[in-house]
Amino acid sequence: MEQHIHQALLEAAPQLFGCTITEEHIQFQQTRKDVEGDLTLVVFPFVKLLRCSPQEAGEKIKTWIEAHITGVSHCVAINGFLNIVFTNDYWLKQLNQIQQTPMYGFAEPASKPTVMVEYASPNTNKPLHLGHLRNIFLGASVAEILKAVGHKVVRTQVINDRGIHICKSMLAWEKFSPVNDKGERETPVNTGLKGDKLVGKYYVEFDKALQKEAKEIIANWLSGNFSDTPEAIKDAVLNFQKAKDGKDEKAQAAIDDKIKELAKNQTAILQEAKDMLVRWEARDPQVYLLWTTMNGWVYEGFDATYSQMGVSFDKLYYESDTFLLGKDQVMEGLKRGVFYQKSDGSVWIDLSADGLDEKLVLRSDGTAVYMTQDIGTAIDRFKDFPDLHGMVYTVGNEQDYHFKVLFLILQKLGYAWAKNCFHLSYGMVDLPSGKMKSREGTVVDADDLMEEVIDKAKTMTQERGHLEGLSNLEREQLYTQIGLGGLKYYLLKVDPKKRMLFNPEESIDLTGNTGPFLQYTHARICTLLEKANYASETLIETAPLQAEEKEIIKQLALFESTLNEAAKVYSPALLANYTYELVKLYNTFYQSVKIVIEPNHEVRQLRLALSASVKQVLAQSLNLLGVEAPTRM
RNA sequence: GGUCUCGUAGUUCAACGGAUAGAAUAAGCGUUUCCUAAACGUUUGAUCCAGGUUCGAUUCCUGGCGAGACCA
Repeated sequence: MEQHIHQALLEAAPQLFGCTITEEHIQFQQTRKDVEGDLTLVVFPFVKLLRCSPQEAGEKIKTWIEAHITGVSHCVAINGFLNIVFTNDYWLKQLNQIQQTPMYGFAEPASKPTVMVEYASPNTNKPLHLGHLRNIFLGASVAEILKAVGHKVVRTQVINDRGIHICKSMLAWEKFSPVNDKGERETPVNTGLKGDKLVGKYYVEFDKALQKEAKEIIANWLSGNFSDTPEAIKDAVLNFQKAKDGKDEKAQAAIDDKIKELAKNQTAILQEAKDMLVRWEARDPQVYLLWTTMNGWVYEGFDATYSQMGVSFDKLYYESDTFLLGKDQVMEGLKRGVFYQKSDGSVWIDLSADGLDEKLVLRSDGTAVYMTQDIGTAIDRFKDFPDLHGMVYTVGNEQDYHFKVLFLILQKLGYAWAKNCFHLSYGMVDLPSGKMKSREGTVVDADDLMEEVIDKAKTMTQERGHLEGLSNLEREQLYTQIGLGGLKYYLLKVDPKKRMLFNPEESIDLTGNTGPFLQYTHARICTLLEKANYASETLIETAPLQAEEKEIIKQLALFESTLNEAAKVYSPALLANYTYELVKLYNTFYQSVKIVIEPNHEVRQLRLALSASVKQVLAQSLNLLGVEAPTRM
């Protein structure tokens, strides 16, 4: 309808205004709730054109629309806005249409190009935490949304499975794991620990041992004992010590940190880890076996977590396979003059013309940096999937600069698809106590959190739910649906770009703007329709329509444009807010009228059709958010 | 030091440059002979500061103040 009026106005402009108008003149918006109208045309843009008051301009357009647009009942011009009211017939037709379209609002599957969505880039020595949950729920939801608007989607994750940090947990396990009476060190099987948790534990063990040794070294240094310390380090330490004189507390602490860094580098245990990395890179069989074994434990653990989260992937990338990629492309780009080489042999790109800095893409010793790897990986993916059109990287906003540079480099290397790469940047999740810090033990573990929300859902559901007739298994599933639904909705309803606060208390609330609130409404409609034995049939188009009923149809009609907008800006939050609005309207309606027990057949049929349509759209959008829609609760 | 992001009720979040800045929560009051009260209705409360652009600014620009991130 909006399109229709838009087009009609463009065509009629010469006759109506005496001149042609452009797209920009025609601005539609949703009518405010407290005034009459179904669609609002902003009149201000026409005022200059017509050289008259906003009120006069409004009246003029009003007369024209009322006379020429079918489906419009009448218009009201106030304060520079023209509120257009559609006929009841129009809205009933809309409802009929929604009801008869099974995947209403969705585009034809695979009608748009393939897009790869990357989310979750876990590190194999740290169990998943709250930050990962936001990342993964966000990426998974965006993937679903892109599918819904017609894209083919490849969901992927990159696993950070190599490097010095992996060697740390491997080494700590070899050194510190107790041996049981069967002569085995700790494994997930003999400890009952989840694989990722076990490995994470040894990563922490390594750090403890490192700190301890560093402390001893510093103590030696402070007492003037510099045996075993290289001269250069000794000088550096002494210089730092001198620099502390006369500085304030904060500056002194910063210097102490630098000394600590030096001490850590002198520890035997870190040296051992570095040696192990060298052996790993040389494919030492013993180290390789340990690496594959421990990574295997971690993957089992991650799989369990993903399964609980209800997410999956189509393709996995391992850094151990891709960390050597990109060097060739850099050398190639160097030949073509995209990059330049400094006298020490390192390779750089100068992006100052684009408002950015100079950026290192290959070290002087020929080793790769993250950027090198990401260049290579991106190119590699387009080789893996020849019909790939674009990529979405779901990565935290601390990498904003990195991705800006990456996309620019890919563009300069001549890859046309670079413009279809998007960094889905999301804000950090803070806790009421501040930032999550692993060192201070304030990290919220993903498994623990999910267990907690499911537990809470269980308690609450047992208290007030309608569980009769459900098997134990069905009940457990329901608790999971509610708990996780609440958690997902809580994390997704906020604009992804924004930093958000996670309050453990609120995430499992059941009232207000929450997942369970939406689920509850869905469940209630399900039983309602069941009781009514509802079968959809074409509605009579002249039935009376109450204000509450019309509001719901209006909101239903907005689903498609909301979905498209959510896909365009990669924001599940838009969909979440839309759905919440729909549910609120429906609940108001539900409380104020009779539905199943309505005696008038025509009215009853209309209200049931309305309920069925709300249920359908509600279930669809919950699904897009990764939230399940229980049929009772 | 340079670059980027963000500042909205007590709190957590909304608002293509548009009308009287919306919700939720917390607190009070009210609604079950009737379809699930995890619901509904109702009362109280906010745009960091100073300029500028505009018919109109929470939104855009400049300068402060405050929070965070990245780069050396």
